[in-house]
Amino acid sequence: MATLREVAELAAVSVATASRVLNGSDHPVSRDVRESVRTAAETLGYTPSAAAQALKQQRSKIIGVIASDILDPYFAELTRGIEIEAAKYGFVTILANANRDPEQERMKFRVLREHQASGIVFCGSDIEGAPGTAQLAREVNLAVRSGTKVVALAPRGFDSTKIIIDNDAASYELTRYMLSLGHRSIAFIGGMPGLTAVEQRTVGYRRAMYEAHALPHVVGGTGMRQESGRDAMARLVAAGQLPKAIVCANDEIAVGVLAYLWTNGYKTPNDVSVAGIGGTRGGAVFGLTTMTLPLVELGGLAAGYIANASDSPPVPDPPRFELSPGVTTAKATSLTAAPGG
Amino acid sequence: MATLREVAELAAVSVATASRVLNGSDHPVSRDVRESVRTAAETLGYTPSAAAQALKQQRSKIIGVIASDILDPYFAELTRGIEIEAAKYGFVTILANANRDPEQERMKFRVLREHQASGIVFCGSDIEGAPGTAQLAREVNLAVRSGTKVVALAPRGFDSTKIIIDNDAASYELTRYMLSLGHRSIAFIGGMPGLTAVEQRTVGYRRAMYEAHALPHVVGGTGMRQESGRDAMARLVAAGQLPKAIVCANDEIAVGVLAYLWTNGYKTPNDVSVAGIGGTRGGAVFGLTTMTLPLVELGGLAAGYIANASDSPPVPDPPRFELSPGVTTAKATSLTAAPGG
DNA sequence: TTGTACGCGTTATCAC
DNA sequence: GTGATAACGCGTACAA
Repeated sequence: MATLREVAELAAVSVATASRVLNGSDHPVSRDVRESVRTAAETLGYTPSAAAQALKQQRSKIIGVIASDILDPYFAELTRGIEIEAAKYGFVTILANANRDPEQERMKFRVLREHQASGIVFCGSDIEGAPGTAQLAREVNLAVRSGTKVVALAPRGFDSTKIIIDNDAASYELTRYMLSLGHRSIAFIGGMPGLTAVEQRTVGYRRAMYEAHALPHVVGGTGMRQESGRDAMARLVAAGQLPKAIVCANDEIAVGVLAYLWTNGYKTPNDVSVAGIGGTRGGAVFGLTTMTLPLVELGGLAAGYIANASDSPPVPDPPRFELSPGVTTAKATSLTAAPGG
Repeated sequence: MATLREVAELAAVSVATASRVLNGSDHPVSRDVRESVRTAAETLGYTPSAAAQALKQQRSKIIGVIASDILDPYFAELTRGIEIEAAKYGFVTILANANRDPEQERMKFRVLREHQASGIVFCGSDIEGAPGTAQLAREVNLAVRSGTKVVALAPRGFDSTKIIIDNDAASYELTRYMLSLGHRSIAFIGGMPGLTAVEQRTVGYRRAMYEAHALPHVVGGTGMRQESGRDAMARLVAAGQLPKAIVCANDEIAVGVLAYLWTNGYKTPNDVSVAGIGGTRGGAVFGLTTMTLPLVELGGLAAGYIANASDSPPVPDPPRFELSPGVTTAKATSLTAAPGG
């Protein structure tokens, strides 16, 4: 690893001059000196030390990302959005998996701070009641007050900048869509208990059902993964409660539901209509009806806020979502008409 | 951000003593001094500066990860394995997406080096013939010679440490399995042209088919994603070439194949048997038959090698893969028997 | 057992 | 236009 000093020696100039040439300083340097420093750096394969720069400037070009589950496309998209935007500013992202555990989040948060991350992004939402949540909140609040930029891309109980979609409304509108198709028997598969984002989506579903005078049926789950959806369906069927339509808390669950249905001889959308929330790549190939969330943009906004030195207000208007009708949902009448006619 | 100096002042000791207490130095420090330093650090919310530490020790606790596509579960698993193992050593992973572009890989590699990463892991394989591959190789070789630890988790043309599975053998054995089920009409959907890993898997498939005196049919694709599998199937069917069994270059493609089949009225495994390679979470919920690769372990090995100061030989015996029979494959006879009997 | 002092690679402030 | 030089926060000889 060649250092600036070595470059300067080779170019027969001072480190100051070398520094001025090699980083975009506006300090004037003569053409020929500029050139010789450049070639010296080139021949030595000079690479600036980010550590030294960070130490000097009290600010590293690092964005910390705390994801709940990198295997979940939802977080993968978010992470990708952050990374792409960060790269535009010469920033780099440190990725930390927290496995939906507040205690792990706290540890990772601490490590990220040690690395002088310019900002830290929490991708997942709170888990209400989980041990360690309060402790985490206290620590984050402390960090925020001491100047660390913290962004939450999901509902969180601490005092960070928040860039979040309206989970309630997204779920509400999706349920309304199902209702507009003529369905009345619509179940909601809710995934992980305690997840704030899920709670909000449940509320939206309930409200839509209530307004339509339809009976809500919320199926508690054990997770946000594909298996969770499959297992929930298995239980539903075992209990003889197969609904005509299903709204899932996320796309992964929805894919699991589809997997169960298809491998058990059911047809979509003829037998059951299925929809998810997220609009991730996982559901796309199946033509899953879903509420598409601007995940990449969300991540990009967070990264942009952190990378820009501006301490100014970061939040633009609330990110919009959009219904993406697929082939897994259909009008309720299309089925009842068939046997009748 | 409290500094060591501030902690030392509050505890009324020298920075040297404070340092000795706060990092696990084996230098002897008296009990009470130890205690006062600890409490001082606690009250000040002291966080060591990773930048300063890295600068001082010429070695940061950072592992750089260059992934081809973080949205692909294959790389997500790898990344996760790296992160988990790295965390055990107090290391952190900087994630960089390269979008399967050698030019981007080179840029990211450079940035990772600037951050004094202790090691850099390439998750994806080479793309033969892509512009920039040679340039990347040269740069990596230079870095390796200058001491940077570089690990490739897939076949690569540069001189790095390599921890890779035998793609040829994995594909060969999977194809043998298909043959053992009585299939003769087995197609291979190959995904991305030029990807070395895919080439090797193609070779394994061809060898197994050749040995069985069966006619190989390799379908070139346009990518490694689910859509790629779906599109390849569409083309196959449009050409009236629907095979009885399909080996896919990875699980994602296989899921896409399943999606096509199911949404077009075909049954698996009755009409077509489908298998993938990878054993990622994406195929699990569908009961996809696949060659399970130890992706998390692979990542862990890379991280362990880098995190351990040992410059010694890192490579254990070649990582094994394992056939995971699912419900998407069945004996060829079970179908031909039905109409005949 | 504790303290002093130097240097890691860089940027920035001054003087020339 | 250019060059010394002082920090940034930390670890660690070396001294005491």
